[in-house]
Amino acid sequence: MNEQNNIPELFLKPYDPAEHEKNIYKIWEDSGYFNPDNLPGERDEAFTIVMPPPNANGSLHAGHGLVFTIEDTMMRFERMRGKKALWLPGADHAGFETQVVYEKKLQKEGRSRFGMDPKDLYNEIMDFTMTNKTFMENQIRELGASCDWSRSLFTLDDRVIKTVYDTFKKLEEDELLYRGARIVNWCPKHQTSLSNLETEHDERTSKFYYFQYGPFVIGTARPETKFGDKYVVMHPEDERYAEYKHGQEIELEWINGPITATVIKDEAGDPEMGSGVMTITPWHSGVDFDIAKRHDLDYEQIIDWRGKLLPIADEFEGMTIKDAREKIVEKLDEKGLLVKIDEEYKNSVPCCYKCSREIEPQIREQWFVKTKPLAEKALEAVVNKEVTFVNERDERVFKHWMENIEDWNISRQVVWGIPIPAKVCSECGHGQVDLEDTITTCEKCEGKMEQDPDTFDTWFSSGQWPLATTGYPDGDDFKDYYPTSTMETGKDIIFFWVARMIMLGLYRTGEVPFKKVYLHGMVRDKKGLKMSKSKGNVTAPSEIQERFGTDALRMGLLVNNAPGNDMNLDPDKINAYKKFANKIWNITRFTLDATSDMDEDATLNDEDAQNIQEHLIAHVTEITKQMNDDRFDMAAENVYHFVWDYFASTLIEESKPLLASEDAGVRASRQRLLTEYLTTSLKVLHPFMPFVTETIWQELPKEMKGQDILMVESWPIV
RNA sequence: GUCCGGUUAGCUCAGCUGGUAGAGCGCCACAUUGACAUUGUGGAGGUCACAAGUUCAAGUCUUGUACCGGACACCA
Repeated sequence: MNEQNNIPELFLKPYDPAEHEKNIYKIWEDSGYFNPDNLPGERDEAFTIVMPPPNANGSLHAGHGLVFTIEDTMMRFERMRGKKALWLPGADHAGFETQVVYEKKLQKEGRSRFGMDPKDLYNEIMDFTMTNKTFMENQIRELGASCDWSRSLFTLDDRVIKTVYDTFKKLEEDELLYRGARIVNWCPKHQTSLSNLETEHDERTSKFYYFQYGPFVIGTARPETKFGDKYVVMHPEDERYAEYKHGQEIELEWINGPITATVIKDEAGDPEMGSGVMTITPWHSGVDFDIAKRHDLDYEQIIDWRGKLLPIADEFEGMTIKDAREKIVEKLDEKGLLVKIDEEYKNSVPCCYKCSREIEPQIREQWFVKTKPLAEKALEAVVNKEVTFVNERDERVFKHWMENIEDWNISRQVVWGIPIPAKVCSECGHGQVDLEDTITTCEKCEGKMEQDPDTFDTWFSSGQWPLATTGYPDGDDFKDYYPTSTMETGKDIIFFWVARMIMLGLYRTGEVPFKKVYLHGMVRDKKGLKMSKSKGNVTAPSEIQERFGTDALRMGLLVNNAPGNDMNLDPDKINAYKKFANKIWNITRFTLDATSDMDEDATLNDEDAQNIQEHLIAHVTEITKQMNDDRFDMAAENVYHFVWDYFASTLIEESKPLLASEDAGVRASRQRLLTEYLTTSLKVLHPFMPFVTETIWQELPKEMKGQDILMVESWPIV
C-alpha cells in the first residue's frame, strides 16, 4: 500500500488494548447510554437484567469474568436491536461470607471478632466493604460492562432493608414465619447456625462402636453424645425386641453410673442398622429430635456452643468432643460395656462450607420461613412456563429441589448483616416481628421483650433483589421493568438465589421476577481443576486482560462454552482471540486504505449486490438466530469465522485485483462492498468485542456511520 | 440413598430438531515481508467409552454396561 493515503495513523501499528480500553469505556459512560432513558430513538420493548451483585469482599475472579461477559453481550445485542436496555448493577454485603473474610484478616492482625463490641466490628467491616466495593466496580468497568451505574444499589441500602423488613412482616401476618426451637446446623468455630445449603458433606471412614446398654446392644459413631441418652428406640415390628413394651423402664449401668432408660417404639428404628436398637440424643441430632418430638420426650444439651462437653459429662466436662471420644470408650471398656468396634464405618458428616469443621447439630431458637407454600407457587410458575430455563436439565434440578424443600432458617448469629427487626421474650422465648420498635412486653407471658441480636441470612435479602432494585412497590422501574427479562447467574446458586428470588418475587408481587433463567457453568483452570486460593491456580481476569486485552478474554470465555457447561480457561485460547482483535484492526486498515478515494456515489454492481445477500446477510441472519437461541458460544465462533475466513481470507483476497481494475465502476463497487462488510462486521462483532470495535468506529469517517457511538448503532438485521 | 451430567483429534472442548465429524492450541510440509510484531496454503491425527435396539440413515433417539464427575438428603 502506498504511503500517501490518509488512513488514521493509529492503524499503522498493531492493536494495543491497554492504549484504548479506558478511554473507550469513558466515552460510553459519559454518553449516558447505559441509562435506557437516554437511548436514541423510540424504544418500547424493555430488556432488563438484574446483575448478580458480586460480593464486595475481594477482587473479581474468572467466574465473574464470565458473568459480566455473557450479560454484557446480551445487553449490547438487545440495545443495538432497539430495546430499552437496562442492566441493574449492585454489590452484595454478603453477610457471613464477608464476615469470614474479615475474620481471617483480624486473625492475621492477631485480633478476634469475639470480645469486640459488635458495633465496632460492624463499622470496621463496613469500611472494609466500601473500599472493596469501589475497587470491584472499577474492575467491572474494565470488563466493559454496560450497566446503568446511576441505578446502582448496595444490599445494605435503606431501600433494600425496607423491602426485606416488609416481607418479614408480611410473612408473619400470613403465618409463614415462626420462631422455634429446632435443630440447626451449628458451626462451633464461626458461632452461627447455617442453612442446609451452607453445609457440605464429607465422606469419611470412622469407627463404629457397640456398647452394652442394659439388655441391649447399641451402636454409635458418636460415644461422646451418649451421656444423656435415657431413651432406647426400636422398631415396633422388630420381633427380637417384642418382649419390651413401649414406655417400659429399665435400670442399667451407664457411663457415669446407674440410670433409668425408657423403651420407645418408633418406626425410625431401622432393624437392618446395627443391632436394630439405638439410644437417642435429641439435642444434637435432627432425627432424634423428631423422634423425641413425636413422643414428647425430654431434651438435654450435652455439648456447648464451642463444641465442649457440659457438666452432664461429669469427669469429662470441658473436654472437646474429639478428645473425649476415646476416653469415654476407654471408660466403658473398663466397665465391661464395650462390645466391639467396627473400624471401617463409612459415613458422611456435615461440615461448615467455609471452615470444614464438623457441624454440631444444636437446638436453638431461630426464625424459620415455611417454604412449602412458597415453593408450590414457584413450582407452578415453572410448570406453566412463566419462568423458563435455557437448559432443560436445570429445570429438572430446580423442580426436584422445590418438591423436597424444608423450612428455611433465616437467623444468623453474625454481626455483618441486616438486623432482624424482632423482639424476643427473655422469659419464654416468644418472638414477635417489630418494625416500629415499640414492643416491650411479651404478649404471651408478660415477660420483658428484648431485641433479637441476630441478622438475616444474606440470601433472605438477596432473594428479594429484583424487588429492591426495581423499587417495588412504587418505583417507576418496577412498573417499567418488572418482571425482568433474563436472570443470568452461576448454576451453583440455583437454590441459594434463583429459587428464593422466584419464591419471594411471586410471594410479594404475584409475578415471577424474571422470565428466563440462563445458568452458566463454572470456570476452571486449564487442567479442569476448580480454582481456589489454596491451590494457587486462581486466574484473575485483570491478569488476562493485561496480557491479551479484554476483548480477547471475552471471546475466550464465550467460544466453545455451551450454556451451563463448565469450562476450562486456557491462556492459549485467549491468545488466539488477541490475534483476532489484531486481525480486525488490519482488516480496517486495509479497507480504509482501499476506499480512501471512494466516491460518495459509488454503488454496488449486480454481482456485488448478490454477494451481500449470499454472504453478508446470510451470515448475520444466522448469527442473529444463534443469539436469539441464547447460543452465544456458537454466535461468537460464527462471527469469528465469518470475519476471518470469509471477509479477510476470501473477500479481501479476491478484491485485490478488482481494486486495481481499469473499470472505474468495478472498482467503486468493490469499495462500496468492502465498506459495507467493514461496518456490518463491526456491528455484529460489537456485543462480543466491544473495545476494539468501538475504538475502530471512533476512527471511521463520518459518512460510514449512522451513530457516533457504535454501542447504539442498529443491529444490521431486525 | 435420590436426582443430574460427562465419556468425540495429542490437549481443552463444540457439534441445536438424526444425513458417515469441527474449533482453539499443539504437530508436519510448503509459500510469503504482502492489510497482518506474521499470515496463507496443504497435511498427519478420530471404528465419536462399550453393547444391543429403532431407522433407508445414529456422536445425534431408546435400553443396558463400564468408568469419571456434580448436586441434594440421610446415617445408630
